[in-house]
Amino acid sequence: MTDSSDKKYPVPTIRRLPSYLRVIKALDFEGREFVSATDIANELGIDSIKVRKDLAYTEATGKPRVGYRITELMHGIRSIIGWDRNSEAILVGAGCLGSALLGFPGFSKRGLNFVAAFDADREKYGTYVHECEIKPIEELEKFITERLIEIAVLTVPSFAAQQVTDRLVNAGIKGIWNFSPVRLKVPPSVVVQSENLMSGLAVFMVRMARGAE
Amino acid sequence: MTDSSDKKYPVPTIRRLPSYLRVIKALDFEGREFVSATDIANELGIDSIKVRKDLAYTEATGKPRVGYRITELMHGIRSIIGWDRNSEAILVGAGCLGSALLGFPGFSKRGLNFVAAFDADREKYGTYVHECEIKPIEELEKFITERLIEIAVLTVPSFAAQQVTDRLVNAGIKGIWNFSPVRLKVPPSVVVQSENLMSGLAVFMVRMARGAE
DNA sequence: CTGTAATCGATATATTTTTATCGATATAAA
DNA sequence: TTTATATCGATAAAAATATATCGATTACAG
Ligand SMILES: NC(=O)c1ccc[n+]([C@@H]2O[C@H](COP(=O)([O-])OP(=O)(O)OC[C@H]3O[C@@H](n4cnc5c(N)ncnc54)[C@H](O)[C@@H]3O)[C@@H](O)[C@H]2O)c1
Ligand SMILES: NC(=O)c1ccc[n+]([C@@H]2O[C@H](COP(=O)([O-])OP(=O)(O)OC[C@H]3O[C@@H](n4cnc5c(N)ncnc54)[C@H](O)[C@@H]3O)[C@@H](O)[C@H]2O)c1
Repeated sequence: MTDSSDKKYPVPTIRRLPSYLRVIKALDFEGREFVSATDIANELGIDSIKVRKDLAYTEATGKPRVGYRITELMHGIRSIIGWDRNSEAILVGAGCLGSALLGFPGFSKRGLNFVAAFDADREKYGTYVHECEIKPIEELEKFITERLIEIAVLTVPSFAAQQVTDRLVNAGIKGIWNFSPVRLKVPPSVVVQSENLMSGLAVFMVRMARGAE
Repeated sequence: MTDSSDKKYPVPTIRRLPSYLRVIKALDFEGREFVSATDIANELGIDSIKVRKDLAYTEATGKPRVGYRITELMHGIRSIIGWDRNSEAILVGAGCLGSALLGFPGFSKRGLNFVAAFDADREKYGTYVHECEIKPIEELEKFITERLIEIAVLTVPSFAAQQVTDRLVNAGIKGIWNFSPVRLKVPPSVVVQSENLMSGLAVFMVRMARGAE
């Protein structure tokens, strides 16, 4: 129902927007008022035409010879990637990786706020990881339904991933950010975004092998 | 000088290979001897033609109606992405994320072995994170040159990333797996592979906004 | 005031990646 | 043995993405 919810943004563009935002935020901090696509491209080592095309998806409009007004551009980018809104999220699996994510301030800065974490390990119940309480997994459904949580971050071991997912979906979760290397089966209405670190490692190793010959 | 080092693999293909490997490893464990591109595609929910094209980059060759011999395919994939060889690596910045990576057994299983970690925090010197000793950052260069380390994983705060990178490059590091949201400046001979979690978050939020309208 | 250069925005081209088509082949059933 | 079918491997088409071109516009220098 909002102005821009039916637009379709290319995934590669979406993936680049956060780095543009980082660059122009730094310039804003320095007191700069305008930024050109060339400026951003140079800073990131990519093509300026690509940047300009990406920025065309925002509401921001640039002036020749000057560039885009930074405040306008920041707003435009944040609006597309949803970083101007706040969401409550829970994390399931407060182990090594889960704890790292809980402690990362970058998420709440971008509107993703962890309001609770859940784990199957009794010894963690009631403890806090970076100001987020670890609750028993038994309380998962109750918490989600009572607080109307829509987003879950999943950092449980692979063997537990699908089982936890089923419970999340059943309780009404609408989106799962999945860090386990498992293809989760969910109904079509539920969004699953999977991060697979091993893809990155694979690309890294191939590039190393090429570069080192 | 080896057989396959001058071949060029598409990055999207490389990124998919680890998930193929995971699927066929599971089948191998179940005692299966052959696997078809269709099997893998169904398991991952992607197109079988894409899988077959990807697999064509491996040395493995399939038989109509039967598929590929799993042992052959595993070897072929591992060979491309370098998971049949062992490398020693160091990690710099043993904080939240760094500690999670140090404790993740998936890396050594794929041939990436952390032999030491370095940090600027005195209190961590001499402690161990998952059997990996945290050493003073002052010893960085000495360790790299003496042990001929070529790979570094970078998990320091953003403000320290470039400075640490310069030291790594100076000491002879050939590849940096970078988890900080910073574009690292390195000589052309050094490979930098950057993981930007925020890209994933952005895509996730956009998809949520689309799906939830 | 005029010319120059940077940059936008739109359009066009090139490249990469995905998806489709099709003949060949191996297996299993008839 | 013959026939039906799943699958491979190669080639072709389509879609997505990246890069190039170009006129219009604006700031700035002369
Ligand atoms: N650690 C890393 O660097 C890393 C990197 C990439 C991917 N991953 C993936 O992230 C996931 C977690 O990795 P980790 O290293 O944090 O593992 P971990 O064992 O440290 O943490 C898993 C946590 O989940 C909890 N848990 C187990 N079963 C549960 C259940 N049914 N319900 C709720 N909680 C449960 C455990 O008690 C534990 O605290 C794994 O799937 C792993 O493959 C981890
Ligand atoms: N924690 C996450 O979930 C997460 C997610 C995405 C990206 N990142 C990025 O990963 C990096 C690390 O994040 P973190 O959460 O682990 O931070 P952290 O503060 O927990 O860890 C950073 C570590 O680096 C050490 N350090 C600082 N300066 C150093 C130097 N000059 N030399 C050596 N060591 C130094 C610190 O002592 C600390 O132990 C950051 O760039 C962050 O943006 C983290």
